[in-house]
Amino acid sequence: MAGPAAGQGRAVRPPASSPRVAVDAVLFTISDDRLQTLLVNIKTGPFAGRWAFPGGLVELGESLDGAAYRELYEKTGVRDLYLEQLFTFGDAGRDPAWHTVAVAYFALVPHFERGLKRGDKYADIDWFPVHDLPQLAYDHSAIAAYALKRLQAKLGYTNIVYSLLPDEFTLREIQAIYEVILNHKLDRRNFRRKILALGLLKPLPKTRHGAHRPAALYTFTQRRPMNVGVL
Amino acid sequence: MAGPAAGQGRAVRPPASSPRVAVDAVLFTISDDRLQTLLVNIKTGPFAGRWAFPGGLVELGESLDGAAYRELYEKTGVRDLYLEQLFTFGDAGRDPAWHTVAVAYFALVPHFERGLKRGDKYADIDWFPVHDLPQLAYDHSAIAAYALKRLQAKLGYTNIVYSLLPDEFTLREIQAIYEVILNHKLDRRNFRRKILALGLLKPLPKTRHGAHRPAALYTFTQRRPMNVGVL
DNA sequence: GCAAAAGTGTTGAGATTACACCCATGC
DNA sequence: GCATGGGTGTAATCTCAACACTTTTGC
Repeated sequence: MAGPAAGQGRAVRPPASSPRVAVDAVLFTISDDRLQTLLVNIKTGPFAGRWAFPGGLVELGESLDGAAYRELYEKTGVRDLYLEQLFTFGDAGRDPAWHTVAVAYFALVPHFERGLKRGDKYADIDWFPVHDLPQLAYDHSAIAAYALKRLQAKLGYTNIVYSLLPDEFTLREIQAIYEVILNHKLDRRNFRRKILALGLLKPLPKTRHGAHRPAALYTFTQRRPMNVGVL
Repeated sequence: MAGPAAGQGRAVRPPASSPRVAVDAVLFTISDDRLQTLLVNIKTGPFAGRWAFPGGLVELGESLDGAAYRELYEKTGVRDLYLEQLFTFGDAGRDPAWHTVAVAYFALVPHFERGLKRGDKYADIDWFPVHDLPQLAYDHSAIAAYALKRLQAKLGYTNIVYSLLPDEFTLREIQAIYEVILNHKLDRRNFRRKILALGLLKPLPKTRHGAHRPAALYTFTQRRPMNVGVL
């Protein structure tokens, strides 16, 4: 990490003649039938005790994407995630300690159990349901709103759902993700037709058994971002 | 990567421990039936003589939008333009002088004659057709491509054309803008029906006279960004 | 056998596309 | 009066949403 105060509370830094640069990442996952995001609890500074998205200063020579990856890897240990630059927030007042331009990212991972490391930078780290977030530090509420909006929009014209799903899944499970994120019900039959028509799913010769008729399992033929008309 | 190399090129700034922040603005206009962008000619440093989008470092305490406005106002004298944050480019190598994170903007103005000020920062300033740009400095070719893509997409689902048009215009003139930017012909009659169905245009009791039958003049009822299904 | 979820098909409304035709003006 | 672009209408096609029915399992 660069400097003594990298990240935590965005504390004091020797005066410079220009704003500094940080990345903040909104990591989404689906868990417990809800859309959740990863938050860290700030240890020191004006926002001590408040929750915020994980982030930190960009080091000299480091790419923005690289910095976002690094931050998330340090916290979660996850390397394989969908990561996309969201928006850059740069108002002078957003960080009381020093004018900090934050390049916000949004990221997606399939749900995983445990593995969160709070490090010594933060007091705590945990998942929170998007529709029931605590009061956030900095302007992170605005970032949260923006990230959710982007996620909802991208579900409609890309195949990024794949990054929220395990290798094998049923059609019902994809649909559940759409419904949770978009926050409204979809017609089972129309959804099925649409998603299959894209040709991105391969049926597996297996089924998932539950309380009733077993459902066919599918897998993605390609796990890379593509623009397709889903909705 | 983090290290020396402060002195050379346009770096007029003492070594710091982190990247610096700049804004670059891609200003589009329609002129001579072509989509054009404003470029400045760089005076000194490793890219001396090359063309680039106008931009500059963000001052401490200044907002990003504010910095972009300021840059464009200094060059063009225009205050009323459509301005939107595009993407942030931050690879370490993009500026050989010092790691510089550039927040790129894209902006739209109706065509205006003259008023460009090169200031003493640049050797020259001029409009260039987007489909015939010179070799650009930094990673500005990537920025140009990204900006064009965004502009083309936004034409389809927003009303931002208004920012490229004067107060009064004919339907043919709007259509011409769409055709030039999207780079393909549209059906005159279908376009007409679609654009009128949006209810954003008000017919004026005037006509524009040319070589043939005069065309009705229209004006926008509202000149602010909105999401609407144009195409 | 029955409840519940999986899987398949159909139909009507509305949007989109591809046109043909008349109208008004300058020359 | 005629060439040229402006203005209006319409039929065929496609897409999308709403819905009914059959199938397969666990209990």
